[in-house]
Amino acid sequence: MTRAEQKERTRQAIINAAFSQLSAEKGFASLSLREVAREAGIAPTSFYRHFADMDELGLTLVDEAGLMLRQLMRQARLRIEKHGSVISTSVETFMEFVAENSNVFRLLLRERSGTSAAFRAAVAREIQHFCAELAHYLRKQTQCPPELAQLQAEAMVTLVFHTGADALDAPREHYPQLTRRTIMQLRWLAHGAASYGRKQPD
Amino acid sequence: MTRAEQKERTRQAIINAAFSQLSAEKGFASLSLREVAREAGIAPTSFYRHFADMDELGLTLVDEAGLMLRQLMRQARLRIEKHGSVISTSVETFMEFVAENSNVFRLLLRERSGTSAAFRAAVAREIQHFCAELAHYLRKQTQCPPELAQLQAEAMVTLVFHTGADALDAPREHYPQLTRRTIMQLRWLAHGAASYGRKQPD
DNA sequence: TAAATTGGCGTACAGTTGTAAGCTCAAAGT
DNA sequence: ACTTTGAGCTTACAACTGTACGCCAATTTA
Repeated sequence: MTRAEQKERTRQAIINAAFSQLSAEKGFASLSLREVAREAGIAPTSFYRHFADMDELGLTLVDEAGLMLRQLMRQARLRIEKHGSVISTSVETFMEFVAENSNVFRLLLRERSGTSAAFRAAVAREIQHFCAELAHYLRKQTQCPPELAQLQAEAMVTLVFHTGADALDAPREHYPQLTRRTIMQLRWLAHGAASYGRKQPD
Repeated sequence: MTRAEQKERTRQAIINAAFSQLSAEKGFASLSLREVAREAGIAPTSFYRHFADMDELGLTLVDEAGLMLRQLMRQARLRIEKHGSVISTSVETFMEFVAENSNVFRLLLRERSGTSAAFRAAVAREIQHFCAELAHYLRKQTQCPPELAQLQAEAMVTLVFHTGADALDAPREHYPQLTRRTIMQLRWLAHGAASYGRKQPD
């Protein structure tokens, strides 16, 4: 099995090379097959032994990023069970993720509105997990109808993601304020949705 | 003045060419100077008589887009004064804008999280106008402290923009639903902010 | 009217890109 | 032990990129 092992190793080398070349100034679209191959330590044409396309690589990266997001969710769930407060714990956990994996988050952020419909769809799917998970919590906590919880979760995730985007361009010392502001926004949302739901359960 | 007139004319030709080449599949980053020049009907090297850089062109496009946004705001203001409901009128007006100027909106959307810090800053500035304007209305209507109105306005604009992004990938017949859902989210936000502001005017 | 300015053009060059064709050679399969 | 497979390489090519340089011709200025 040394054969398949080696293959997997260089495949990872390609993926890592791609991730490492992403930055604030360089998006996936401006990566070149040759550069990636160079950093991965293989000949340009060898790239094709692993991916048919740069696009295929890109989708792999998005998948990988989605995986990390789901790990993040698991971590948040644990923290919530211990610490209690859903909103603030979630936001804080998310901000840590952005701080420590800015390249990964940037990828998601950019490809969400990028030029490839397939990429956009892939990112949307990953984010959908987030929303569903959050909606689950909300329904458990507020006992509101599922559709309402879903809509509320989407709004919350939108706000949190947007704050993450801001964070990418902000110095680290602004993070606490960004976090506080976002928590406030989410509380408004929760509060408003709860009382609206009570008044008109339409 | 026929001289400066001609110059302005081809300058506009370049700008129009650039806008027309933007699409769902092609972002500004993947425009080439040569292609733009070709469509504008000039030689590649003549491009430099008008812009030092593709970046300079890009910033011009963002400015132009910002201008259209501000016209949109003016239109929304008029409609609100006539029709009353701030939230639904604003969202509806915005959705019309997205539908009729999708390329322009896409530009803003993409460059907001694009690879150029200057572009990101330019887009952020344009959106800031939006928020300030909305905050003004909110303060007038709810008489809450300025900082609170600002935060609320930012949340609202974030949600509306995000819906606009969704609209770009959705068939036209989904627009009414997108609009309805967004209005709901904004009402929650307004409601929650109002009652939170009453309880703890911190 | 003469001189200066300048928008636009053509040519040219060096660099980079994706990828096709064919080779090597070690591992895997028989 | 022999054959097949396949990851990786080298070479090669055609397409395209941005832009430097110098010329032209028409408008503007003096």
